[in-house]
Amino acid sequence: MSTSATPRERLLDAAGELFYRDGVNIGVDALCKAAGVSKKSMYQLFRSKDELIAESLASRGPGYQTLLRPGAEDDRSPRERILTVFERQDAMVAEGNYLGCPYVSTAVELKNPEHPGSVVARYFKQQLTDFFHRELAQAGAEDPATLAIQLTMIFDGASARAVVRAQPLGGIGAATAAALLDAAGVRAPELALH
Amino acid sequence: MSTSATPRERLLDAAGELFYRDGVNIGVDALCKAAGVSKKSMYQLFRSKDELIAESLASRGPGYQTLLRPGAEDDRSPRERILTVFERQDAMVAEGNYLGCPYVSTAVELKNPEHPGSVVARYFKQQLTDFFHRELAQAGAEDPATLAIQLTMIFDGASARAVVRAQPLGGIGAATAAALLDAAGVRAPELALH
DNA sequence: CTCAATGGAAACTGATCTGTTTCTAGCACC
DNA sequence: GGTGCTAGAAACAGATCAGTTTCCATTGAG
Repeated sequence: MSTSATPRERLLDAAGELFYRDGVNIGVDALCKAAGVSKKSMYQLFRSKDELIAESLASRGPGYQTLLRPGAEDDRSPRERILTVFERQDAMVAEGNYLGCPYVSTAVELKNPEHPGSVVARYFKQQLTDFFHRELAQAGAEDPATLAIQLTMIFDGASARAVVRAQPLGGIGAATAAALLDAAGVRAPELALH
Repeated sequence: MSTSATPRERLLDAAGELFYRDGVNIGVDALCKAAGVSKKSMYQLFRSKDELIAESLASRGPGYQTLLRPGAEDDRSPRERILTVFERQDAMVAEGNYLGCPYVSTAVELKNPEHPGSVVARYFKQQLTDFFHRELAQAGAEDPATLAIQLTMIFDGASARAVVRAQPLGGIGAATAAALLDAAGVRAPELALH
């Protein structure tokens, strides 16, 4: 299992999980032990711990996004595809062990916006905003750029609430996003009207 | 200056600032040095570093809230009083050196929701929600409880955005809050209608 | 002046931090 | 059987971690 992947993959996996679970201040020793890789190998594969932080965050990006965002084969309306993100976030929180959006958490912990990990975090947060933007443009929203940012903010706000309260969200994220979409005219099909 | 206050006050001040600026992993040595207090005195005044985290967070709570929330003497409408919070947040971000809501940041860094610091964070976040709730109730909002939570989420979402982007918010928080208030019927006075 | 309390400076414990180095076991290739 | 590469184990460096303890200068009360 753990030894089938290359040392690099094992390190990225272990780092992604432990940096998220315990914070970026977890020691390199504990990390290497969890990955079954020696410190020597680690420092041959990565220049520094800071680089490992950034690379592990980047390596988990695609998987995390697939988890949240509906695929291209999901041909529901843009509105429904957007709300899916919030519903999946809600489900992740409900499962427990949710410690916030990994990108926001890492950026908060690193403090320094120029840290390579912060740069990666910024990039992937923008990816989410871009997804919202595409869907909103397709739905014909009036100001998709602003609305996409607002939806990202609601996502991160729900995430912060989950961390602080340590309780399920109860659909409040999706409800807020829906309210904002309604206000912007990206409406649910009103079945009663036709 | 620094030595006029009691050792306890100096410690709480230094801790509040350094825990926020550098994270809760900053060492007790650096903290005591900044406060001009010996470690011996620190451990006589506080049982542990964890307790100091919680107490310093609590001690800065009232001041932080006064900074954000309009006072009782501000007799504008509930809607305007609510939006003031977002405008002041925006101003804090624009000043630079904004590293996110101290309560959310601390909770994120601590990971453990039962840590005394996390308990304090939860309490003060609830205080903000309660303020929104009172204002909304006075404005006659239909579902003030839900709306107050949503506004708090927007606040924390804007905060997360400021951290990740390390750039001014440009009023996006207040705009989102206003949109949500509009949708809920807590409207701005429409001068054109009378 | 004497006495007791306060609190800072700094040594100390033992653990942990990042990063380097040495040694050696395994393994493919010739 | 050799030879050279990979990579884990582990010791090491020098700094820092939380927390305790010793020592001493200051200070206010009697």
